[in-house]
Amino acid sequence: MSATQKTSYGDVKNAILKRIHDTVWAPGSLMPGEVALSEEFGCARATMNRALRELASDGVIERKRKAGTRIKSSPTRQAKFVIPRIREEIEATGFDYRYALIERTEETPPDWLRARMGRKGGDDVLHLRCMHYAGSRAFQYEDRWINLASVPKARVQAFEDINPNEWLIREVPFSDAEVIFSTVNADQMLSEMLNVPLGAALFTLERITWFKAMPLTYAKLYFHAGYQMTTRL
Amino acid sequence: MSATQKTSYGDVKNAILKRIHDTVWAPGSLMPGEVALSEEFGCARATMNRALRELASDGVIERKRKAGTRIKSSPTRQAKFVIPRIREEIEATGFDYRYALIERTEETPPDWLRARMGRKGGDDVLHLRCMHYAGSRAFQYEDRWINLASVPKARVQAFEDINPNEWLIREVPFSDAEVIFSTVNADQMLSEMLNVPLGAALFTLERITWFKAMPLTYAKLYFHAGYQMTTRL
DNA sequence: GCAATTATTATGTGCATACATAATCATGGA
DNA sequence: TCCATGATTATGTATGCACATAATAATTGC
Repeated sequence: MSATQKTSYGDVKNAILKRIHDTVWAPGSLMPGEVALSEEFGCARATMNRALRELASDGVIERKRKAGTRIKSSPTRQAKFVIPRIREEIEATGFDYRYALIERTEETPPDWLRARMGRKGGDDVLHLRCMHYAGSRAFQYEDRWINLASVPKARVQAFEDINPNEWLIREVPFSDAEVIFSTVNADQMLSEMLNVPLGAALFTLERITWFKAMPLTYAKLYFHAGYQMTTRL
Repeated sequence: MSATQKTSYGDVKNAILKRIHDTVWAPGSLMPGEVALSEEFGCARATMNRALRELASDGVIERKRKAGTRIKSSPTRQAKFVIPRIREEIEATGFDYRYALIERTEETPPDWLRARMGRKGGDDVLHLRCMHYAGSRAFQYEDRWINLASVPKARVQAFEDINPNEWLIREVPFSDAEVIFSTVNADQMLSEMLNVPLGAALFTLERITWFKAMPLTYAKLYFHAGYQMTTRL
């Protein structure tokens, strides 16, 4: 049997990417229409349409009715970061993942937390402090608050054998989440927990999760010194 | 005229998202096949296919031939960060953007840079040090190296009135880029440049850019203290 | 000459059909 | 019992056709 019977939308995508790459079509310039291209490549317009549609959603080209399709001059600088679950992230490096609960208390939420979670009421929250280790090395310190009004099941969960994130993912569906990356200098507690010098620059990730406008949980994660996030565009 | 004549793939997507949201189909469970769904929703299989295909690429569901389509139990936590150009980022906050070149030298690349850019040759590089201000406040310090072998035009560019990034975007097409986020404690130079205490935790962004395996430029950006990146999933 | 209207055109979407492909399931023989 | 083989089936892709929609170009009326 012959290798490729028909021109697939994937082939078309690659061919077009190559042309852009080779500046056969200059950035910002208009490229031929769907009909012309489908004739040239020997495929149906639907096939060409799919190829171009995907290229557009990849941010490589820009399409407008009647106006036509043009090569993007400055591609959308959109970095996609995968935020892996910590167990997978650690085990992927070959280390054993270990989790330890440090403290578990029920509290009335402090003002800053109420502000962060956008909630008026004085609902009780479950406050968890925990550590995540990669082998014998401290990897991450986690400060976690869970809204007991929206996640009552958490009240009877010890969180000694399962980390809050894994438990929440399994038990509670969420609809929206906000993620904030920032940095902080290690204070006394963090420096002891993460075994880093006092004042070391640490990566932090805050995450607030809702289900239909109902705040579920707020987490602030402090990574070990030297942690970095990488991505390609 | 009636509002919606036919069920569009967008309507189907929303309806299905709602079902997942309302846990009509539990996470991890199998949902009906394309044919059944298209009958239920009153559309062609092609339409249903497109809806499901897009939901899959959004990371909401997982599809496998013969095995069927199932709701992802742990949705791909993919955060998309837009990396805006600094001028736009600053002007969006209402401040004036100001750029200043500190130093411009031609050098032979240090070893670490050669390693980073994955290049053997002893090609000369243009080394630029510059500052970006938001109004009167220091916003970002930039350490930039440009490979003169691949970007010879940079040799005759003063970079006094235009910042390296804007110039490069306009003049040089690129194919790939790698982005690394990390943190660093402010040293003497950074503390003076960014007007922050010595040792302050700073956000840094490194970026390496290629055109067809040919390294173009390496940049390390140091943000002012308190800088943070936010996104929603 | 200028503004409002109409024609044209490129992309956007929907549909029915056909065949391809990858997993799974059922079957039969050693 | 177990493994190889083929049947089954859900998704994947290609195609031709029709009509919708938005934006531009051409035309008309004043």
